[in-house]
Amino acid sequence: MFEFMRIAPLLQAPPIGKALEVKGWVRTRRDAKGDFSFLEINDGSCLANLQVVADSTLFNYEGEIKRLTTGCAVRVAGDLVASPAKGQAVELRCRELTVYGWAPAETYPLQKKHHSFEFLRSMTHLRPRTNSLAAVARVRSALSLALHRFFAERGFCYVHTPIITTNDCEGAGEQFTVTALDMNKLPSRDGLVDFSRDFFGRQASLTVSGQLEAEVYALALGNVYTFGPTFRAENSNTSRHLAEFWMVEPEMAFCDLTDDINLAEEFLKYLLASVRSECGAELDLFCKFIDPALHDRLAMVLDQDFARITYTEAVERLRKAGRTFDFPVQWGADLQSEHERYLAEEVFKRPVVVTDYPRVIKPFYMRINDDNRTVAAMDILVPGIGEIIGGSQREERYDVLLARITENGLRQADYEWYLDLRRYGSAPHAGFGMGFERLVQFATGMANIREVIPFPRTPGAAAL
RNA sequence: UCCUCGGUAGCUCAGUCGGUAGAGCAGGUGGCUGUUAACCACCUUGUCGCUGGUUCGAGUCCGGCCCGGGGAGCCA
Repeated sequence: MFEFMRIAPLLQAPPIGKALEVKGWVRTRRDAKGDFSFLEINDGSCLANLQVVADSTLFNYEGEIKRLTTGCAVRVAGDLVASPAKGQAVELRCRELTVYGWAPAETYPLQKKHHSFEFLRSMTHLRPRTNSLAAVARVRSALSLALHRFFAERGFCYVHTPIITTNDCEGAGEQFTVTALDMNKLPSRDGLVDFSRDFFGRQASLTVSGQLEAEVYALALGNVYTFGPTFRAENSNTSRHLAEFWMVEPEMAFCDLTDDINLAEEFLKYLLASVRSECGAELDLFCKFIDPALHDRLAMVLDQDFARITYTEAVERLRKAGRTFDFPVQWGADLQSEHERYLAEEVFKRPVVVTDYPRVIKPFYMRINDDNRTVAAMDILVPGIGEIIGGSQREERYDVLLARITENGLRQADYEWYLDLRRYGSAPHAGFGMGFERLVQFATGMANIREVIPFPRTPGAAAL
């Protein structure tokens, strides 16, 4: 007799006059005169609550309804009517209310008030019940779906690269070791742990990037992308780093650096435009309470072309900046955060693509340019976040790649499979990587990356 | 890892010159109102992060430690 509806579609096209049923959590209760009460119900389908009017003729009005507090789970059935008062277009006139679960106000930590994100972080299991964290979750989901749509529309194949990898990444970032050995009785040989007796017969770790494996599939399927968790064991304590985060990595065969940059720019614009059209209420919330400049920053990305300069030009720009930086600017040194911010926020005031970095500061797989001292690399810097995308054209020439592996002190034996890709049917190819949480940060204005992933893992913290 | 700021009621915070802790919200009681983070009155709530020291007396000053925020570095 009552038709169940989620609140999002209910509010979008209110079926006034219908007998409806909603299920959700009480956000607030306001009593009027002792005759009736207003309840605000949120079911997570959208930011907005549904106002319920429950009066004293209900059999459980005194016994249950007047005891409802923030957080209680309920089912409400009644008639949807136009609201006579300001503040909401419709309201549900309650005929039945069932309590699924109480949330005693004396102990339930969430109140009908502002809480600091730091406080909410101490309860990762309850924080998605707040407006802001639920809004972040919806934006994150919308961005994920938009990302798949973007690549699907362009004929990309979604490839699941491994989480556990045996890529030997000497000289690279710290990795988490994956082992099934008894940590209290480690087998050893020559004073070192003998990983030949471990599960995989060799040392394995959690992936720090799916790129090298993505290249395998790009050189078979043409255009591919990966999207999955990535792990770094660095002792990084910042608002932009996580030990476990999600990375998007497209990889395209028959593609050069310019194609790569064009795709990256199109990609960012597509994703942010999707959020703007699908999550308007959430963005308004962020703009109001989190970051007043949010709408302007999104427009800044969406409404203009990205600036494009070479690393060498960037260094000149910084030298002529007429200001001193904490870190000196010199050709051959990597750009510091302060340099990147200056370029994006003050010089161009929009996203900037910096290309052709010195080969000495970039990894072995990036393609050497004709000048022999730079590589076909690109970083996209956005105001507020800094580097959001890093990519390159990959070295497709066997001899050059082999020389770079050697010059970086890597063992050729570990990269024979990677060299095979150049030995047989090699082709120009390029790709980029984007830290997904950085994008969610940019799209929501959230200052700390720990608020844009459901269960953040950082040094010393892995709750749940 | 370094620099810096902080830790006071369930939450957000104030606490002056060292003199024995209090405001809003939350919670409780009563009142009022088609209410909108409702409102009004009254009531309850403290290991002042831990530890040692200075002092007649420490939330306040000094040392050590723990935890957190921000910034930087690290960062396939």
